[in-house]
Order: sequence, then structure tokens, then C-alpha cells
Amino acid sequence: MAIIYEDHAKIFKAFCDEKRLRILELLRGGEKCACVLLEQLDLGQSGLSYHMKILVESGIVESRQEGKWTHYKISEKGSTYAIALLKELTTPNTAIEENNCCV
Amino acid sequence: MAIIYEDHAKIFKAFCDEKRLRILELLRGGEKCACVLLEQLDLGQSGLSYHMKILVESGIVESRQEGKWTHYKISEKGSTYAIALLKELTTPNTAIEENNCCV
DNA sequence: GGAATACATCAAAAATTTTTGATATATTGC
DNA sequence: GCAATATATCAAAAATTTTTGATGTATTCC
Repeated sequence: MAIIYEDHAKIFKAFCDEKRLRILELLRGGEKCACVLLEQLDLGQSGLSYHMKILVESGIVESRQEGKWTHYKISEKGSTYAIALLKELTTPNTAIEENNCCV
Repeated sequence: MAIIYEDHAKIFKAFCDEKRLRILELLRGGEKCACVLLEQLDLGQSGLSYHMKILVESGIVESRQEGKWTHYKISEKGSTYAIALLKELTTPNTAIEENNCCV
């Protein structure tokens, strides 16, 4: 399957797991460091790290290092892009020929 | 995890698999019956059926039976809802208290 | 420098999703 | 009604994702 589908799928993977949706919900309240997320979620430390990696790689979340702490927040740029992409993926594209049958 | 996260995750599952993104791309060209999708995709018949079920259950695709054929198309209503939801999920929510630490 | 803290990475186990092939159901044309 | 066609469903296998616990790395504090 073409590269582009893989990239697009990656973006929406941020939203198709309940744990990650819960994390995003917390981040809607503003930037949080991993330790705060950890105490609010039913997740182990390495489990949180795993999900944060997926979120950051999707572009929906950005991370910022500050000493020994890592702070995470929702990326406005990434979110805007995802919304535009979702619109595109669900909008009729007349450039694609109608290829029908079975009538 | 609360019911609502499960429902939301279900919607975005439509977009986090490459095969399903490819199917949506085809449907952007207009309503298609399963047989057309089948010949355009690298998928077996039961595999297509599996993915179509996920797409329909996400609300992004609607199906219409016509004799022995099933026609699928992108649901405008479902898409609009998904876009609105994605916006909501990535928009700061000041109602949620800022719960920070580590500063 | 050494201990403590925060987080990432790794590998194995567990869980879930996807694929595959067989079978079931419904519709059409004879 | 019977054969053929279109699609759904099922169950087992394969693949992928997620969880878990152990270990590694970087930073701070003493």
C-alpha cells in the first residue's frame, strides 16, 4: 500500500485507542508533564511512554523537554492538519472517475 | 474506560488502516458496489466485507442494498460528525482545570 | 562523584485486529 | 424449485498492537 496511506493512518491512530483519547482529553486542559498524566491514568510508566510516542509521531502532540521532565501538549499545527486531512478524505473527488457497474 | 471513548475510537478506526483509507479513496469517486471495490483492491471477498463492516459501523460509510448488490458511499452526516468531533478533541477546553506540577 | 528521579527503550507475554478459507443467507434467472 | 451470483458470517491462523517488567540514559541534588 502506498506510503501516503501509511502516513495518513499514522495520524488517525492517535484517535483510535481509548487510552490515547483519554490522554488527549487531559491535554485539552493544557500542557502536562508525564508525571501528571501518569497519576491520572490507569497506565504504567512504560505504557504511558509507549502511547506518548504514538501521539507525538502522529503530530497531534508535541513534547518539550525541561530538565528531567517531559511536557506534552496538543499541537495546534498537527491538529489543524489532521482536520484538513479528514475533510479531504471524506469529500467527493470528481477527479476520480466514477467506476460503477451492477445496475 | 468510559463508553464515550470507545464510541469515539470506533469512528476514527475508519481512518487508521491503510486498506480502509484506500476504500474511502475509491468511494470519494462516488457510490460503489462491493464487486467494484473487490476488483480494485488487493483483498479477498470476506476481507472486503470485514473492512466494510468497520467502515459502516463507524458511521463514515453508508450501505444500500439493491437486489443482490450492496452499494457503499461516504456518509455526509457521518463525515461531518467526525470532523466536528476531531475539532473538539483537539481544542483546548478551559473547563478542564489546569493540573500541573513539576515546575 | 554517587544516589535519586524522570523518562525511554527493550523483550516477552497478552490482547486485539486482520487475513483466509469454508460455509451460510439472500436474491435473481431459469 | 434449482442453479448461480453477491455478500455476510464464522472460525482458525497470522499479524499487529498493547501491556508489563527489567534495564538504560539523562538530569538534578547532595
